[in-house]
Amino acid sequence: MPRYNPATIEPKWQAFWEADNTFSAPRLPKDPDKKLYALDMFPYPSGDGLHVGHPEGYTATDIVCRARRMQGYSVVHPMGFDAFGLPAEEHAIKTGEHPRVQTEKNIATFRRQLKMLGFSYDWDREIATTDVEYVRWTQWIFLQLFDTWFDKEQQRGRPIAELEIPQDVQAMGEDFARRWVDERRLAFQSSAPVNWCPALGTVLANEEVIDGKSERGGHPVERRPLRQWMLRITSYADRLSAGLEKLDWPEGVKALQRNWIGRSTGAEVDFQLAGSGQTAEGSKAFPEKPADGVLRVYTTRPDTLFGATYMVIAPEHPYVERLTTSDQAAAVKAYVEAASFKSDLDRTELAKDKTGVFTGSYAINPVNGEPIPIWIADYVLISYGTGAIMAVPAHDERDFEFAKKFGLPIKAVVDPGGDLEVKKIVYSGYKTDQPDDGRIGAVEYTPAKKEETQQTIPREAISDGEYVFAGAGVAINSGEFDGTPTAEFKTKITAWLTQNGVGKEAVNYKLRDWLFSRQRFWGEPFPIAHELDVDGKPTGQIRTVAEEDLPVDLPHLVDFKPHGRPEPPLDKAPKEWLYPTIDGVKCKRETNTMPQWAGSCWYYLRFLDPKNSDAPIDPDIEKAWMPVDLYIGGAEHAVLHLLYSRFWHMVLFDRGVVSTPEPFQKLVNQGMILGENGEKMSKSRGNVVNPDEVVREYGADALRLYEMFMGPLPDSKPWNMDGVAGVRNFLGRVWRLMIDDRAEEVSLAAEVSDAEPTAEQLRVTHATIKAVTEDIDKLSFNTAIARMMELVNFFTKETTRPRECMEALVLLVSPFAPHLGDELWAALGHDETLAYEPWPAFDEAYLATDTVDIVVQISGKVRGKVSVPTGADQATILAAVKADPKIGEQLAGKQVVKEIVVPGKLVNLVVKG
RNA sequence: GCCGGAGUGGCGGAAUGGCAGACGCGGCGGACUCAAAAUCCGCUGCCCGCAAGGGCGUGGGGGUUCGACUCCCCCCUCCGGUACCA
Repeated sequence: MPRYNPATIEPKWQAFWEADNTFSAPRLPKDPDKKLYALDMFPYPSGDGLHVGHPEGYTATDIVCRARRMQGYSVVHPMGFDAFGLPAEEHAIKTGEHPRVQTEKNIATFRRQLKMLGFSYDWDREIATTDVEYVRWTQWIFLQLFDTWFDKEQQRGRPIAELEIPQDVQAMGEDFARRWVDERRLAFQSSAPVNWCPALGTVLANEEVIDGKSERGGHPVERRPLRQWMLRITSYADRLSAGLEKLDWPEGVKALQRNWIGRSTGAEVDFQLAGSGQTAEGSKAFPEKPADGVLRVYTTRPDTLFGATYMVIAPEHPYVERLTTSDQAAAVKAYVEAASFKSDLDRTELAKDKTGVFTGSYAINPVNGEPIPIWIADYVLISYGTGAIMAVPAHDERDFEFAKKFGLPIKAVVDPGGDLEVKKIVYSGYKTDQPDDGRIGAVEYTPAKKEETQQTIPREAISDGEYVFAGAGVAINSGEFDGTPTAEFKTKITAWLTQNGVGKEAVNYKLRDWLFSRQRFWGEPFPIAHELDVDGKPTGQIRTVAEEDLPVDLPHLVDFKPHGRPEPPLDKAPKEWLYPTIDGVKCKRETNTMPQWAGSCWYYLRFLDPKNSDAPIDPDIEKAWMPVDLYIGGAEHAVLHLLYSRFWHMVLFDRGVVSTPEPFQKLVNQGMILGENGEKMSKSRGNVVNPDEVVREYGADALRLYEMFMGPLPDSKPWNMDGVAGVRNFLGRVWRLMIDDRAEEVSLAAEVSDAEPTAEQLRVTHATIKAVTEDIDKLSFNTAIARMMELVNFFTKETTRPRECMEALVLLVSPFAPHLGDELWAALGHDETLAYEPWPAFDEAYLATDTVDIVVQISGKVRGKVSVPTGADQATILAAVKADPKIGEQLAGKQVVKEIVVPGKLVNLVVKG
């Protein structure tokens, strides 16, 4: 085998590694301080097989793992499959074949393809989320969620057993108390409106709905009230937000999560309804729930209370009916009905044009006793804050637009301050929490017309109701508070509201509770059953399946078809499955299933202890390996998966199952690999690259190396088959450096010798070791490969290639091209795989040269170079520069006014004339 | 609109205050060969020039600096996310 031939080398070493268990990870790290848990986002095994995007991140983690093993680390590097999900079920609907059959076929394909690429996974740890034993522990974790309530004071989840039931609740009877407890669980039932997608026959999480359409398939989604399982992720909003600080994650992903959680601070304020009798006077405590006859709003700008000229409630607000006067009844009824038919899509599309209707009622502004009208409008969302707002049209763009349209009064209460003129006009400025950045006149305005980009606005235009000013300034028209800066005013008015019992500081989140049930077959069944009475009617009492009876496996079903109604397919399950007896009571099982996210919420834990039949994970193992040190995957999981799994992890932390507050210490997003035409790869565009074909044509090492050489890991970059040929050629050059490619058998090239390396050979070799080692630490694989190419180019020209240097090169290349690495290592006479061979060390002493070239600039332009001894001081360097005839020529007739000397690098002579 | 990322040769990219374009692709030329393939060697940002050499050049405009792809301010374009969240 004279030529470099990956087709024979690669399968040989893959078989060896497998038989040898080369990459089997120890139960516990040998040295607790030298452990690496490197995790890939496990794939969904689709019917299309592996995409070339998959091996990008997988190769990156594999390189780090292989290098770290050689550096003496204990490494866990697992792989598995996120195998529940819609496509397998849709296939089942079409063919009648059980989704498990199709899923297992797909997994087999993925496994073959992954093995073909030579990743150093510990395959003994392979799991699929659909494995019955895995489902068992997913259900077990659900039971933990069900058994946990959130203690707000302590900001942590605690067992239900530690939840004290108040006397007055107990007095209401057992049934009431049980319901009271159920309402406090982290896993609870709710019949709030949900996103029902008729085409998919299921409800979707808010996160799965994009612009009113399903994320998968783009089908229309409508709102419908349905009984659903919810997870109380909002309880953890603060911790999910705060926890981001300490994580080594891309700033973009952190920002995305923060934005998704959407924490804002402001105040809740009670507005007394006009004519309801009481006034806002008198100091009392601010009640947890608004008193009767009180409309409660949430605002981030309590400092603009004096400018509230009307109020708006959402069409779904419970006060709609009571506030509507008889002469407004018809108009309100029509408006509310119209709003209820609007899908989210309609609301989004119509967002530009404000609509609304007057209720006929008024509320009293607590700060000045003025009555203001209450309107209904769908620009106020029932799901955020209190579902009601105070409108301050002078200082909020949406209120402004609404006020303009319906002729409501606009009253300025914030003076932009400083100059009358503004430097810069921008078109919005809701960021009312942001203080002025201090630049004089650089204040954000919102002009009524949007054509101009640069404009000067007289300050009076604000009070004229001509412009919106949503920034921070100084209070005006606010009684005793006039002249108070916005930030200070917020604090003062909040204190005033608290004192008078009409308001208090409040925090709100955009994050909603997680809708956790799906009307699907191919998902984890809930370990839950509903108690039935003698007539077979549900009593409303929930029974959990005992831990020892887990898992609740899916029944066999012949008919997988959804029926267009929201009842889940499992309703058609055999009676023996559907109606179990729990604690001697006849029950009906929960027939919803968990969403696909469930399995991926904790797989990183199971990888560490995949065969444990007593617990999801052994605590000693968990403590030794967690957290995940390096997590690489696509940016598409920036919010959903990464937020959900952090939430579960925090609950498991509170319940003592895990010991780290966060699961993933370092996160890296790989960029997208585009087609050769620079567009996203897709079947319809016909630009999909098949990894099987690339491996057949060029080999797995070439595919790996190419994907790492394309550019920085996080960047998107287009595929180029010529580039694959290029790295394939590089691998051939490495081969020929050491192997006589004209011999019949694999034998070393004549140039390889046991001779001592020359000083230059040592310098080049050690410079490469240093650069490659550092580049791997930085995940800068493209530059590491470039440095190895330089080394190969250098030694190709050398007629003597010392073994010492060749071995270093083989070890450096091996994490990138592991098959070639082991093959050459064997050719160099070693009996064992290089997988645990010590990583080459570099010696700074070899890097030094006797002389160094100093760049000479004249007035910043490069005009020449001089050679000086390494370590020469400034004076020596300057002397050498001035002695240089070419430089002297350039300086003739000119006066040097400044001399800049950077030792070892550069001299800049600044001249005059 | 808001948040995040990015704009460098024909192409992918390198350089994060000190020689812009490492490395690779593509292109051009050469060696080997009867020839081709394979391999090896050299050249390759643009403009002027026979050459020596000179000028220009990192999306645009301004600034800081002896010196800016790199730092600061403003603007443009592209990609991703998100959007009546009060």
